[in-house]
Amino acid sequence: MLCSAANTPTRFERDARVAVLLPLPLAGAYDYRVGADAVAVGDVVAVPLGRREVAGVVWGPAAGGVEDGRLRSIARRLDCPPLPAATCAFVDWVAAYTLSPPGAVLKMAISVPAALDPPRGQTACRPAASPPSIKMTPARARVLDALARLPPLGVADLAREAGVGPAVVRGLVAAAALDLVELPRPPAFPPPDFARPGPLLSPDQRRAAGQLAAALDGGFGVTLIDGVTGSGKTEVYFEAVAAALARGRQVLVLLPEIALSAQWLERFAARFGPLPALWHSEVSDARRRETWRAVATGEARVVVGARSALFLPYPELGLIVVDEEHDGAFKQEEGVLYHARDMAVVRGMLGGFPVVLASATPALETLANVQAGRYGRLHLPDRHAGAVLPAVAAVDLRRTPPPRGRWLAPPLVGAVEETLAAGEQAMLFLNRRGYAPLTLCRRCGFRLQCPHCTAWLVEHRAHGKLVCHHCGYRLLPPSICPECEAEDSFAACGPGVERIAEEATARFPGARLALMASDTVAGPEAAAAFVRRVADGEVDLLVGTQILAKGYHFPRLTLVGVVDADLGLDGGDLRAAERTHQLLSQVAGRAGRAERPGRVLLQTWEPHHPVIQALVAGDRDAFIASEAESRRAAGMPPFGRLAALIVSGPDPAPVDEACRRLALTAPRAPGLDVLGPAPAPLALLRGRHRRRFLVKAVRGINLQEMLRAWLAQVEPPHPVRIQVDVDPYSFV
DNA sequence: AGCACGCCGACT
DNA sequence: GTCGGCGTGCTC
Repeated sequence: MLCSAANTPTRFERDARVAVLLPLPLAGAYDYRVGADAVAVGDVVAVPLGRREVAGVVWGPAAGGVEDGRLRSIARRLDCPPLPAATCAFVDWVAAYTLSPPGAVLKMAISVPAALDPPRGQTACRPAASPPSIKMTPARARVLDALARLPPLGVADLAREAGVGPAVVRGLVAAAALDLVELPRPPAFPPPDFARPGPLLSPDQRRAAGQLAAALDGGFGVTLIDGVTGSGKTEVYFEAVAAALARGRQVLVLLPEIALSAQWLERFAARFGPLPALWHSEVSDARRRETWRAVATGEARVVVGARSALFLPYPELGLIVVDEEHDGAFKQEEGVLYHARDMAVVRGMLGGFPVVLASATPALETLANVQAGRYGRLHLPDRHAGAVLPAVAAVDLRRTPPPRGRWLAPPLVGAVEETLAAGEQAMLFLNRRGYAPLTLCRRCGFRLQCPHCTAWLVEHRAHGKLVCHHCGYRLLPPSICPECEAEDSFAACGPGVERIAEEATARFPGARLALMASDTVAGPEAAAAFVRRVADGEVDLLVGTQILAKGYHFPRLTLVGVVDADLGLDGGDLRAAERTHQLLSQVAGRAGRAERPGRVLLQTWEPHHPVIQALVAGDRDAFIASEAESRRAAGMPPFGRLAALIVSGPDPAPVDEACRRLALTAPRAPGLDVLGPAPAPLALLRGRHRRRFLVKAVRGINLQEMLRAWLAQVEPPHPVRIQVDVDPYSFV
């Protein structure tokens, strides 16, 4: 199923048999006969399928095995740039690695069907070359007069300019006094100006930028920019972006939660002038279509996007930057399960160009690759422009607990008061949306649970609803307990950010408070406005979830209080400690980014936990080393490989039956462990009962081949699904 | 993914 | 008696 293997033809004439990959979750490509249009590998074609017509991509010579009678002909070749060979190879690679149907991966690459047809250019009116004699009226004269002094305009625009109704213009067109011409579309993606002088870099930054730019000449290679928060990593990789652009290559920058990075875009515009092409879920359909095509034609030189931007059809891609490479948002958890950071490395390998990873808290996997010599590393140990890293201290909740029913301990309250009194900004961080994570009946102890998931309903006072954070189920708070029928007996248990905001409002009455969580800021504009208000000093006290941890620069913020530093440490997740360390480091990094030094207070019940100790000591490397050691001892990633099988269905019995059969046929080999089946951590999710197998393998075992052989033996009964997650990230 | 076919409940 | 619900299966 290779897109273009050596010695196989890549061009096919009429009546030849070719494989066409369709953007559907089918087992493989379908064979078709070449019609009137000759086609080449990578060409986008329309083919008949059943009683409809779908777009697909010519993938190579036909696999055979389909009798002539069933073979149908390609309807036509679409007027669309072909899918680049590297993109085709990438689709195959990702499909094989993730055990997904190749068509499901192709669907991500041709995700905008409308883009496969050429854009309809704007039609404009211009005076006829040989104007016929027509009945002249004052309105008609105004139109002709307007056109004499203006460039060709669309009907509506021309009518407005001439101060007449559109019917007048249409009448002139009908009378052949005006010609309709197709206007060439103005470039929607002006090229970034890479020749503009960049900002003044520190010696560290300059050295790192020079090394990155040099790496661009060496073909494929991966470099980690490992720099503390505020060290200016972005400016460093901007130099690599400029160098790649100067070489005539396209550049992709992957960001987590792109929609919320208005500050990043401002920095890009400051460095390069025009904005890059944006690719994320909030981009409108029309804009997606335009962008897909601009990438395919090479018009768009820089794309900034979320993980799905990896699959765009870049003909000249020459650099990928993965910023905040440690971020869990790079793992796609639905459909094709892939990790965008790892697949970016694969894309670089297939395209023969360098990949840059950047983070202040690199993933353990990435650091292990550096240690093994597979990745290079550029270190930025200091903050830019003389700013110093914040001082981190633990607040021991066992010794100085908050009063009953409150969540801010006296030391943190005092620190906030001092900060506000000094005219500086403070942030209270709690990674938990809503008002309270659990609601229970004071009389009988009944807990409000989601009917579709193994999860409590979270109270959101802002919307006056109880919400399931896994499936979105909503419930109006009941006034009568469904269990004991007590009236108004429900009590909120534990804090969410809304409750912290409530407490802070009462505690710091003079402070102008702002709450930020993914459900309180609706969309990118709201987020940008929020950030601007904070940066402009219109806010004294910020309260928010991890959305606040992401790369923002708030120069006046000098205190960060983490309300519950232990949150996320339990749960037995492989990455719990690593993730908590990363998140808290990132939040801590919001403090003291300008001339005033920052401080960070971590409220904890376990001040001696290695994660808390590492944060207080500022010793990331020691923490990573000990974390790596325990993973190595357990044979866990990155020292061993992991795959999860999630078996799910609406009824538990058939799910268990499928699990029994999987257990019976489970592969046995040295260096291979199959654990399970066990109820998945969310045993019920969106109305599906879930069981999980974990496959642990030493490096060197062909995990995919083994999984394929195993799954080939078990055909689950219909509503039951087996989902394979190679390199699972989250264990929920 | 669509779009059929197919087999059971409420209606003109 | 039909209209239509969505379970199941196929599409080169």
